[in-house]
Amino acid sequence: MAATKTRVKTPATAKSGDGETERRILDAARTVFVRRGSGGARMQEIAEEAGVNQALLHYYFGTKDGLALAVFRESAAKLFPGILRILSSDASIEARVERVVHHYLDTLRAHPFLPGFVLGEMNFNPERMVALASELVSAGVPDAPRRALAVLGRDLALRAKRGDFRLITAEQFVVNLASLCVFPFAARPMLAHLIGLDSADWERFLDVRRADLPQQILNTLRP
Amino acid sequence: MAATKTRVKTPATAKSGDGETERRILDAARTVFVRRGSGGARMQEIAEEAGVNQALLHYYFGTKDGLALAVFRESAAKLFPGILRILSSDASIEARVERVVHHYLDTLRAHPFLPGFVLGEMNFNPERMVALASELVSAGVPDAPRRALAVLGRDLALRAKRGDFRLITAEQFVVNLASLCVFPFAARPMLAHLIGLDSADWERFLDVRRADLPQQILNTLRP
DNA sequence: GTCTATATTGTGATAGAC
DNA sequence: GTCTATCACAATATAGAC
Repeated sequence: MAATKTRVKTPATAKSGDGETERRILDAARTVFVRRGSGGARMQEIAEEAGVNQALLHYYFGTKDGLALAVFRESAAKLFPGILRILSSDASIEARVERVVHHYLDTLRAHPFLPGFVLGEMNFNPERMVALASELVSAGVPDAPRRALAVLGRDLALRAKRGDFRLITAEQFVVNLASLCVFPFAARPMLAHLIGLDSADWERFLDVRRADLPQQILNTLRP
Repeated sequence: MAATKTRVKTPATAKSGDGETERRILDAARTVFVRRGSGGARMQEIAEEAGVNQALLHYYFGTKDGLALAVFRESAAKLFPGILRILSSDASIEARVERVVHHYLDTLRAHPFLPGFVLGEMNFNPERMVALASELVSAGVPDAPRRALAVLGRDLALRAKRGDFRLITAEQFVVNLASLCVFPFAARPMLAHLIGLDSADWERFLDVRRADLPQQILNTLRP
């Protein structure tokens, strides 16, 4: 333990007053939770990462689980609402697919470890998913997922009737979309190790993917 | 704590002698690790699940980490070697794709929580991935992943030159394949919650997927 | 091989000074 | 708001009887 600890303890001017300390703690918590999972994370490590004392974490967030929940909500808020908005927009299917791919890949490139963390949390702490639901409604539309699926399903069926597309349910299609965009990030440690990608290779891999995936996904729909 | 405990403590004939107790412990460990992640799992819970004393876990596996490693190796062995063999076989691309999809979906239907566990472990305990490598070589071919990619890449390039397929790297294609097969299982808790699938819905979802995915994936390749 | 203690940390959480 | 000190117990691990 005791990672290299090259942290810069903020200007030494304590007594923040504004919500700055809380923010720093939340950021540190995200870093540590994402790295170790909420089961493997240690309050002490988060405190060090934030440059504050461990007692302060409890002052702001009560319990470890409260902190974990806050981090999870923030993470989920980064992943879901944008996609749902795009999927239920009134652009053409073709445009929606391209926008989803670009939005996902750009967001995840900026936060590459989110998928692993969120998937891990949902598998190992399924009770945390109730937070997800409330996160989605507070982000705007209530019952957004079902609504987005309905819109998409209607549009897909319409285009299928016209002979443009092969028939596919909205559920299968959305899962395909999410799979192709998200899985590579969740599996990155494995991929990097198995097919030997260093981080430059990885960036190139993502560039290619961003360019090619939209058309490949649309091909999926061809009759 | 204290799960309902409807376990059947093996015929009361203790002093197994053969490797039966070790097997029971390993199975129990898999159950608990897969459910909680190796960070959230407790030795006590594993012992209860196996119907033995906690000290016995240490007798057989030394430390918690040793036990976790054993479980991870066994899990990885279920996921990887089969796919690699199919991918580097000399069947047509079309046949290989269908066989991979069916093999993956059938295997994962039998072990639906493996992907979440393996992905979680690799994200939160990356050091465990060295075990993966040695697991793969001991499973047969050394450097199997790179070898399979090379074979596949050659075949894809050949068919592209003939005009059958659009050009795609083996890396991108394998990631597409794995994404579409594995991600739905890793994301099942989320999907079930977000789009409201009960377990009957889920089984139907998988049936449709098993039937449609091969052609959709091949479409991906169309020029 | 399997068990019952028990040792020994580790770790979340609180009290209370400043 | 932030810290130091400490509590209470959870959890891994070991000793040693049977």
